Amino acid sequence: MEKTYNHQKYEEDVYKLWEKSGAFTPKKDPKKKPYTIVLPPPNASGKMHTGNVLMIAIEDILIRWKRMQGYSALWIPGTDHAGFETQITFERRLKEQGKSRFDFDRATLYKKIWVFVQENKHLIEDQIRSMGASVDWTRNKFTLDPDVLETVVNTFKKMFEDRLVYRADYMVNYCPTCGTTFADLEVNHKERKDPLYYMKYGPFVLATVRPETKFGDTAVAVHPNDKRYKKYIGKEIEVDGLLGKFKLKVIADKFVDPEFGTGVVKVTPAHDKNDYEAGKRHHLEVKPVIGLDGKLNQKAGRFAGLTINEARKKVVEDLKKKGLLEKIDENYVHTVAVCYKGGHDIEPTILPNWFVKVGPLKEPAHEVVKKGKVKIYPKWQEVKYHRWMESMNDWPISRQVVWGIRIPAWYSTSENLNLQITFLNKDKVTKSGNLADLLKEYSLDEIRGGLQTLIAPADAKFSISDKNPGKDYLQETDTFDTWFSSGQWPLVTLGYPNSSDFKYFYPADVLETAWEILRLWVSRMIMFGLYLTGKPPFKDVYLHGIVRAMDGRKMSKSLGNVINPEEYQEEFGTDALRMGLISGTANGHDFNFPRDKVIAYRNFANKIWNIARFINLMFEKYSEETGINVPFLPDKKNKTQKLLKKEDKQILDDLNETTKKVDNSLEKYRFADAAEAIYHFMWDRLASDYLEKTKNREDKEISLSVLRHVYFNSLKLLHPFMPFITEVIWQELKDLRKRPDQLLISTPWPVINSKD
RNA sequence: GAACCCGUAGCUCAGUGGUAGAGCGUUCGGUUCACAUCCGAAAGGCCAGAGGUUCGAUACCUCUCGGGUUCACCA
Repeated sequence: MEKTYNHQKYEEDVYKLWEKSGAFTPKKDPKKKPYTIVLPPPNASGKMHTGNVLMIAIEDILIRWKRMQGYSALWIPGTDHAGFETQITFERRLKEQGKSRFDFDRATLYKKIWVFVQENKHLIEDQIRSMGASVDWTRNKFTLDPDVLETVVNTFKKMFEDRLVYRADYMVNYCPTCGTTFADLEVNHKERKDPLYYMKYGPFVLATVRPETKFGDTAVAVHPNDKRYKKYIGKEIEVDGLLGKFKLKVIADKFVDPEFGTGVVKVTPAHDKNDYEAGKRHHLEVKPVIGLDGKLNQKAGRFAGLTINEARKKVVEDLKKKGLLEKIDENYVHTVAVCYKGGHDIEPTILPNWFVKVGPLKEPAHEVVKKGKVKIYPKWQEVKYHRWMESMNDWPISRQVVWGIRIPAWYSTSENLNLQITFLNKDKVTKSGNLADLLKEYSLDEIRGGLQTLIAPADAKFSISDKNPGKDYLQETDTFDTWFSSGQWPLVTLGYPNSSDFKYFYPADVLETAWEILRLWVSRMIMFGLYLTGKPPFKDVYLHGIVRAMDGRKMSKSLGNVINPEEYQEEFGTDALRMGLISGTANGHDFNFPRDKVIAYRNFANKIWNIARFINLMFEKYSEETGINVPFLPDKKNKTQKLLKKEDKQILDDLNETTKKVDNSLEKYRFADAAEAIYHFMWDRLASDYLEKTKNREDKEISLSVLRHVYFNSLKLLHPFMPFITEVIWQELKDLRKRPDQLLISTPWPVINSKD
């Protein structure tokens, strides 16, 4: 054995050894208990980030521990198509080539992204391997595999039949730059200084930051108790506008804050959430003036075709010219909604959308956690779940993204001549308009072939089917929110509904993930699991904290503080990186990347390596000198037990205590406690204390048998945490073992001796 | 605006109703035949501040200050 442990020399080979041995693939043995974890699928075209490393370390610890304890331990790997994120990445590529997604029909674009993802998928899978993850690759899944699509489509069909899916006009968070809608959860709020314009509006002056939406105003609102304006309530006023005079109703509504601005608000139901709600209360006309391209439409007269920002400038200019602008407050600070991906301004927009009716689904999902049928660790995270379940609204599931699972709804073109279509014609020129008009010039086949997007009115007729129901149909171009499909991940990975895997391994034992996606993902999985199988998809939920950068802030590209885990893997070894990260999980809070601990555990790896060298040396020396084999413990026949000295009994006791401590800590998902226990036992008790004492022992036969016994059992305890080096040593010392052919990964876990 | 979390050795963090621990760092001393990725020793903390509960609080409660995160939002 070399003087220091060189991780780079061994890691890859050891992983192959494990995989080849079949240890990752459990047998469905009815005599054994199953233990199941489903890997939260990382982005198929992405790279491993520090959070992924922590996730894999934790899950690998659990699975190796249970496997050694004799369970049929199954850990299923997989990758996610990550709809929106991947499409954005791909579009960036297109941009480098001077192209954009609008240059392709959706089928072609989908194929291109497919190829792109397939080319990259092995990268993340290789990284999962390099982490030592003992996942069962024979069951590897991708969220766009045919069987996944089948299940997701069937679920949607069932939900539709159960009246849990509906279509409706809805005010969505639309990002004109990204060209898609975002769920409320995906919208960020940013504080910003914007000019507040005070403009003359008939008899009123009112304040707004968005003068460009005035063409969509369909009322003016004041507070019902505002004495200043009481006489106008219910009346019509005449307004001198940029496009001529027009009339508006004055409504009274409590949403108006009389203290703000002048206490008068223009109401634009098509482009503001509050106004939309107010519009519903007062039956106001909804008049959209901004299109999906982020430009003003024909209703804005001569301002049509301008982007929002251009229009704002121009409108303000013209208001000034006409003397309709009273003043501008340049120091107005407010919060604006921006999309979480690119930070672009969100434009609240009315769109027909597919919805999941959440009421009947969330009640049982709330119950199982309340009743403890699903336990959340650490306990204090549970509050977040309950609060979310109480406030969860119906779930908009349509995304205007090509890269995803297309909603299996079909529109008959003969019955829906008012479909709004955008497509590329034979000459690759973009054409859009309503179907009736387009059909005058183009065949349906040409439209279908070049189809980009289709917007069906909320009352359009459709049928739900996994196949094209007839010749004259067009399929919905919206795709599912990725959480709709990944919400069924525990089901699809386990072969729901009829496979033998499903019968044996479902429900999973633990769902382990970052607390960040408790709402987005965990809650949905519980809902789907209960809805489709009547059982929650897992028993325990363990939520780990976010790994922050060394400066204590969240890692982000823009801050330039992102840590690339691969560098640490290379420099200090995967085992050290895993252990270092685990040390940060003690109480489940977020923590800063523990660089010092990674180094400390690299040193620890070297420590246990050198204990092995020492043992090796002592055994060689002993057999050379005496020609006798050191007896194995426990050894009742040979009376070794009776010859044990006090210090021998002490270290055996300590081993027993450490085993207990590791087991108990892991039962409670206290990974850092377990790691620390084994660390201090091996370094302080075994190496610094007991090993030193053996040097002076006369009865080498006894002390060496104890030393070997304790060390080998320590390796077992440590194996789930630091799988590579422990397995390497296990193989290096194979001649000192009873069963030299055995791999550590498949060795039984140390038994706790409870007699003492 | 609301909720939650945090404030413990120089740094990063554990922790407990009975007057504190780890890793790293620092200082001093070590080429003992497993390991300098090591060994031995040492220094270093009125556990943010104030009040309360208690025989006793760093730990429980209240408030203040400081930091973080999430959620919600008014033109």
